[in-house]
Amino acid sequence: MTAKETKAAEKSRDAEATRAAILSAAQKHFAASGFDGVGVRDIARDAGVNAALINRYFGSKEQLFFKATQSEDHLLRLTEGDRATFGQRIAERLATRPLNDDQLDATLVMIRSVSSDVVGPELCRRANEEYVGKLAEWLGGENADQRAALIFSEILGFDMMRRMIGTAALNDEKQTETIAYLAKSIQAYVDG
Amino acid sequence: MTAKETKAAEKSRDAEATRAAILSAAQKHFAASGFDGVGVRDIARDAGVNAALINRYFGSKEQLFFKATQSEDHLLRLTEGDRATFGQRIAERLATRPLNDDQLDATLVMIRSVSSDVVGPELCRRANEEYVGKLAEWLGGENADQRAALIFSEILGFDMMRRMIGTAALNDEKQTETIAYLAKSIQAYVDG
DNA sequence: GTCTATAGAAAGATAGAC
DNA sequence: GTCTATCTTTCTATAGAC
Repeated sequence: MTAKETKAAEKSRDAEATRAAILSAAQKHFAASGFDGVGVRDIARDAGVNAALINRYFGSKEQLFFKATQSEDHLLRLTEGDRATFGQRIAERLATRPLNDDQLDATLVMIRSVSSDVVGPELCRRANEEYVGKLAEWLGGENADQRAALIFSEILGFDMMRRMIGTAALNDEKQTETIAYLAKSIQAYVDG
Repeated sequence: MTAKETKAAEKSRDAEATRAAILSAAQKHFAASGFDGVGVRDIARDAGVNAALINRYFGSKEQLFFKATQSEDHLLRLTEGDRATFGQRIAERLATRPLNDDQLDATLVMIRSVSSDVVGPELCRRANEEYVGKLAEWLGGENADQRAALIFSEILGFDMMRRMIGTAALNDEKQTETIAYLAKSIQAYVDG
């Protein structure tokens, strides 16, 4: 880890490091608490910078949110592999994600901020256009839009049960069985 | 509709009617905006009563929340019918629920308030013990806890996509096909 | 580039008049 | 039984000193 990546680079008057520290802390807190559940003071404290700098660098809490949550690490990456094992790959990924939600995570961000009056509408637009739409395109065939929507339903629902509600059955020693069930269910939507 | 059920009974100094009006407005607002997303002033205004009466009658916003969200209208009622068509019944129910979320609804309440520091933990306990646990008991067989958790995943995920994210594919003319897909998927978990 | 100080709004809760 | 008035805290955002 370079010096620029530590907290706010030890108050070194490095604008780049300050921006990065704020973004990193924002990703963590927005994923963990949602847009309305965290204050700019919390983010600033965690980044080791002054709260006023958030508005100085990003304009507003809302603009920070959208900067912090635009990720390229999509689950859609998994569509690049073999079609016949898509269900298995995504189920493995979902069931083995770290429970500790202290990093950027599109699923957690979505679930925890979708109810916000401020950022909810844009998050919904993003989910429908950039996720469901693209998955439907990849799926093809009959009722592709419905099947894509149902696949995302399973993804969101599973993540919510496992990481937010903390259902024990999804985090015990029967992980292999759980993955098998989920994989089969998702693969059924892929196959049409 | 009796006089007692109108707003706050026209300021008629009827404690029973006032309580009922607050509870009704609270159910609507907590389902629509979540615990943190609504203020006691909003609820009081909608109930046609003074905001101070909420604490007078219920002690606190938190206590009002739990009074307002303890419902007996469980989805688990659907376990009373034929086991072989459980998936179909629940899929029909989920896909045809009113989009307008202005009434008590355990699913919306859960999704919208699970992230709250105040009521989230109790909601999670309730979900795991009163919902997943009981469904697992009804399911029986191998990996019943896992299968029950996965069924609730589908329920929560579907409701979130359809009513909160507003995915068009789940609300268009292809409702019959959507129900068929979802029913098959849930039934697979029931059958084990 | 970073800080203090503060404006301005909104929240939950309560005391006490009527 | 219901109301007004207010205490206290917390929030985003900004002006201006350093």
